Formats: sequence, structure tokens, C-alpha cells
Amino acid sequence: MATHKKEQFTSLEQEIAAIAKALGHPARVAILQLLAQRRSCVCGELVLELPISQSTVSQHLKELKTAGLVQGEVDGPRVCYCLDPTGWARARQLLGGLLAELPTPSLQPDACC
Amino acid sequence: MATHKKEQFTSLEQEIAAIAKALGHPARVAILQLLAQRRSCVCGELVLELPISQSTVSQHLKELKTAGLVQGEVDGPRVCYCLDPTGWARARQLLGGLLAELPTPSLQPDACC
DNA sequence: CTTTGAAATCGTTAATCGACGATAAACGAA
DNA sequence: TTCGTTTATCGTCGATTAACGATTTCAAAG
Repeated sequence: MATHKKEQFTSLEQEIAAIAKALGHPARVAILQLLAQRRSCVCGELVLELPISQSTVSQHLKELKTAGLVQGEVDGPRVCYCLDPTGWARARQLLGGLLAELPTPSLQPDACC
Repeated sequence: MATHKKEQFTSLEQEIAAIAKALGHPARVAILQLLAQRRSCVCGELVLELPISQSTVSQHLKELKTAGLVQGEVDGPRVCYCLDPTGWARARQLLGGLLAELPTPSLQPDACC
């Protein structure tokens, strides 16, 4: 990235990419799945479930929070995380929209040109 | 990334992450949208449409191809790209599945714990 | 006030990414 | 065969990411 060229793209494209990027790591996918299952929020339990260190989990959570996909709420000495309904809805809208852009089962076998 | 820890995660998590990662850059989002619109395949036209250099576009196309989202077909001196129906279906399945995991409009306002 | 436990932040390191220009490869046409 | 066009690859460089351990912060207990 010689010099960020991201600004040259649509803000929508940037927003989609930002969300996708947040999903672009197995640890973050795993975190989101855990939060979705036990819909209640967990905290350091995530660390126990994941094969990575506490500080690394914390970083991933920060990224997910920045992307708006996750919320953290301080509860005494620990922090409860859960999916952020607003950001999650947005993700569904944007990524779902992109994924839907191919009109489903393009009837041609696999021909390109 | 001190040492890759990705292996520690489910292959499904890795697959989801790989697809999401491919979508994690505005240029690649833009490319996919272009290919979806003009469903026919374009080639160096992409370069004209995008604010980045030819070699950079080529790199992004390579990543999309590696992720299985795009196909290229040599046509004389030029190459035709289009969305790969198989990979695209897989992406829809996996990412759609993840996005659907939150049971929609969690009726609670925004409460976490 | 001090201890204790949980979580975030800091500092570091290696690896990967994004971008570019330059070069090479592929191919049709002259 | 040689030329022009199109695309891929190479080499480079700075920025970012992923990971860790160590340290700091913060809130509840004691």
C-alpha cells in the first residue's frame, strides 16, 4: 500500500470492505459465532474457548467493536460482549446485498464469455 | 502475526474468513460489483473503471480468483473475467449463514447483559 | 487503602498487504 | 518474424496485521 488509495472508492464500497475485513480472520469468525450461540454476552470465557492469548483476543474484540459488529459493556471487573444489533443489521444489509447481486444460479453451466 | 495460528481454527471458520478477506478491500468489492452488473466479463476495462494501476488490478483479480469468487478465461490476447457461480454460491451459503445467525431483530432495545 | 482479578494497552517482532513501475509473457496481426 | 496490445509477474517499499508477553488500568472485595 504505497499510499492509501481506499479514499478513491465509494463510501459504500469502503463500508462493505470494512465489514468484510472484520470478518476476515478465523478468530473473529469464531468469536462472532460464540457470541451468536450463547446470545448472552461472555467475556474472558472467549479466551478460554479460543486457542489464542488474552491480549490477542482483546485486540480482535477491539476490531470487531470498531467495525460496529460487537458491543462491550462493563460489568464490574469484567466486560460483557454481545453482537451489536444495529451493526449486525447493517452487515446483513450490505453483505447480503452484495452476495445477492449475482442473480442466483446463472443457468449457463460455467461459461464465461 | 508472530506465527500463524489460523490452523487452530475450524476449517469452516477458515473458509469463511478467507472469503470475507477477499471481500475486505474496496477495490475488490468494486471489481465484483462491476462483474455483477455487466454480467458479461470484462477485462482491462476494469482498469479503466478503477482508480488503480493495471498491475494492482491484476493482483486483486488474482486474489479473487484464489478465493474462488472469480473466473478468468483467456480470449486471444485478453482475458475475460466473470463471477464464478460455484464459489459465489459457496460464499452466499457461508457468509449468509453467519449473517443469519443473529435471530434478526433482537427485540431487546440494545441491552447486552 | 490495599489486594486481586479481569481486561486493555504498550512495545516488539515477523509476516502479510497494497501499491507501483518495470519487465516478461502471450497472442493476433502485419 | 516482428510489432503492438494486453495481462501477469517481479522486485521493491512502506503500512498494516497478528501475535505475544509485560505492564497498566479499573472495579469490587477485603
